[in-house]
Amino acid sequence: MNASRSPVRQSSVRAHNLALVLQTVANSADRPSRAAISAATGLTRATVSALVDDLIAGSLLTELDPAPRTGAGRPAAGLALTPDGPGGLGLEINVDYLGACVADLTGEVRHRFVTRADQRLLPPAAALAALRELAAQASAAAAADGIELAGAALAVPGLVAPGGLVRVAPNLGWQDVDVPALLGLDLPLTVDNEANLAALGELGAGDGTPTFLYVSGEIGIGAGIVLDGELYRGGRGWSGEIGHVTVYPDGRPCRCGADGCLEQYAGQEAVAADPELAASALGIALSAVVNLLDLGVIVLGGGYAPEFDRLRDGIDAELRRRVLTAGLAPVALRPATLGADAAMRGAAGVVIGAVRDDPASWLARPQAV
Amino acid sequence: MNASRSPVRQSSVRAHNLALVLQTVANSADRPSRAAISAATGLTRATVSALVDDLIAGSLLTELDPAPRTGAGRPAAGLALTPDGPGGLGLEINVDYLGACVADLTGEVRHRFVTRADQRLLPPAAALAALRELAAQASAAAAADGIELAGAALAVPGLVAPGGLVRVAPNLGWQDVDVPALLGLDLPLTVDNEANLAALGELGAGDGTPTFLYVSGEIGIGAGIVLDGELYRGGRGWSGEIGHVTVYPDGRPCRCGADGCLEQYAGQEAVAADPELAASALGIALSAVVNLLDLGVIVLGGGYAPEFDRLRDGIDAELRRRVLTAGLAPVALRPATLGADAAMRGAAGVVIGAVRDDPASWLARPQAV
DNA sequence: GCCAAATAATTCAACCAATAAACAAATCCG
DNA sequence: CGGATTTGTTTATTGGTTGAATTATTTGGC
Repeated sequence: MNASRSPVRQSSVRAHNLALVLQTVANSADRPSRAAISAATGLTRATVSALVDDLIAGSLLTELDPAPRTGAGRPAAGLALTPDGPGGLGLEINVDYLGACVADLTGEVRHRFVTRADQRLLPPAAALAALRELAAQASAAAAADGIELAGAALAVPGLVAPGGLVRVAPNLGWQDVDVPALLGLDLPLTVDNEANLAALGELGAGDGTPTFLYVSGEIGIGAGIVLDGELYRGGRGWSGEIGHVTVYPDGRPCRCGADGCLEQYAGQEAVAADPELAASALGIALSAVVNLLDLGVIVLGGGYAPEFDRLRDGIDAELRRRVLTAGLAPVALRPATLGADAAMRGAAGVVIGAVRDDPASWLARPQAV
Repeated sequence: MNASRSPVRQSSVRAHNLALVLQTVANSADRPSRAAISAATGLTRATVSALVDDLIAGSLLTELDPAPRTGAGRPAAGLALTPDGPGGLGLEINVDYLGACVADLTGEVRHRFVTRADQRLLPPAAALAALRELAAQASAAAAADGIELAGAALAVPGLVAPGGLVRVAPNLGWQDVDVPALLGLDLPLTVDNEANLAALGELGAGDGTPTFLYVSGEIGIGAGIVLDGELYRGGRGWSGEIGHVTVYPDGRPCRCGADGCLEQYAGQEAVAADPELAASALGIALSAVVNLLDLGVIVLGGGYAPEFDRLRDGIDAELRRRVLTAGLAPVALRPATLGADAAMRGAAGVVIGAVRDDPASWLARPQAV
């Protein structure tokens, strides 16, 4: 029992059950009927009917032709998420890349706008103005499709504090940038670390594994920790800084001030220069992660994905040697399935995920006339 | 919204609100009145009254003299957890130590039984038989106090699989021991890692910090990760194996088969032999933890607690140098407040914590005539 | 071609739990 | 002593789920 510190009233029951029904549809491979939902959730058919009516009226679900079925009986009405309901705006700002995309409730990316340009040459305000331009294009495209944007999320390669303040983004040269104010969108905006959002993108696109470590190897190295389908953000929101885990205590000096950080052995140039060293260093750092967090699946993304075959064996050797539980349960290594868009797609996914997790709030939103 | 995969009905509402009221009383420094609970939770006074009646009838709460108050108005009735309600049996088996204790609902340790003997000389069945003896003494003492035991929890220095199977306990020499079967208690039994339960013990005894890393330095080194008042058990239940985090990749061979594990530099003998080396190695490994999990508080327990003053500066130096966010938010080091009993007390705490988290299930338990 | 069986979805009375508002109880203060 | 004040309880109402009965729509047997 999760005794969170808020009272529960009947309306919370309805809110919970609305979410339960919506998620059941979302996680279902086929198009479930009301009866199937009833069986899957344990709610009665009467209740499911009432909830589904609300979700259809709020254009979160639609009735479709039923999934083919054999045998007698009245045919079911198939239910599915609407592509015409709310959508999410995913944004990304990176060293040489600016992007915006729109995903609909089903998770499909409907529009995608990307600009390649070196953001390090621009002051934050200018970079964010350019991003606002992309966001406006994406919003217009969404509106043309009849998609109402429920919010936006932005991926940045840096440390983000509550309220969307970017404390440090070393590779952009940013420090203490108030992103929501400078971006000035008229949508609720979430700002999060690039690796975190990429991990969530991978969660949505992957094979359903709910618990894994996503490692993103760009110029810096970041990681997103996904536990049971949810992102672990750490005590203060700055988890996953695997790039600065010490691999060789007296090794190469790092620009962070310490010596022997993983980033110096498995960053983009290091991988190109010496893949074997990179793999071994990565393996040592990943062993520490697994010993501490006991994650059974590690997904290599960003710049690591194309190098996967070159890195795999070296990493694996260290894992087998250094992970205490390696004999009891193996650790699986996988390349990421999404490419450069992972973080942007994850960002859009966060927005629609929020609607799917709490449809009641969305249905009760103050409606624009 | 936590859309867990189960339906919610009205009775769940009541269950949740019962827990909410009970926890409000438990977390309150004074003895709150019904009206104070109403104000704290947002439930109406009428609802709180009804819930409190149930909790009093089930002897989880008692009415006491009110906390002194000034001003007009009918005096309040103070509410507090009953010391005569359900209790928890905490058990511990360790290398040279066997223990059992009884904690009442308030968290107070009412009885404590300890045997010092080297368990490595005994086969698991014999050790567990001795523990059963202690458990029986503790149960008898609890019954004499009118405490009904809600369950038992056992701390073991090893890796525990679901169902209470101890896969490996290297320092006991155990492998694949079916503890619940061999122990044969007539209570629901939870088996968990010693460091995990010690971390929870520290959570209950400490200053209220809800998120921290507990490091237990015995012959082996274990850690418990506490996030927001809950234990993080990892993907498969084997988190916190900090003792086998690599500190020096080509360093001293460890009995686990790898080289340069923390345990070889900061285990009990190593601390005694070279405290500076131990502190530095510990600092390197803890930096990795903080970079990965962003924990702001680290509690040093077990054998580290008495050595705290000797270790502190060395650890701190590495943390300041190697933690990426050290400049943004400091990492606090603290000695544990509980001594050798931490795990046993944590175990008892787990049992009463379960009752406090879900009083409805306890109230609806099948009553022994 | 029609009727029985089967499955899907809806309707309706009953029930459970929280709410709001009125009421009763017990104290303080002028 | 009486009004103000705060606590706790009582009562009618509301919201939401349940369970049973009902309606709807198909397949398959005769």
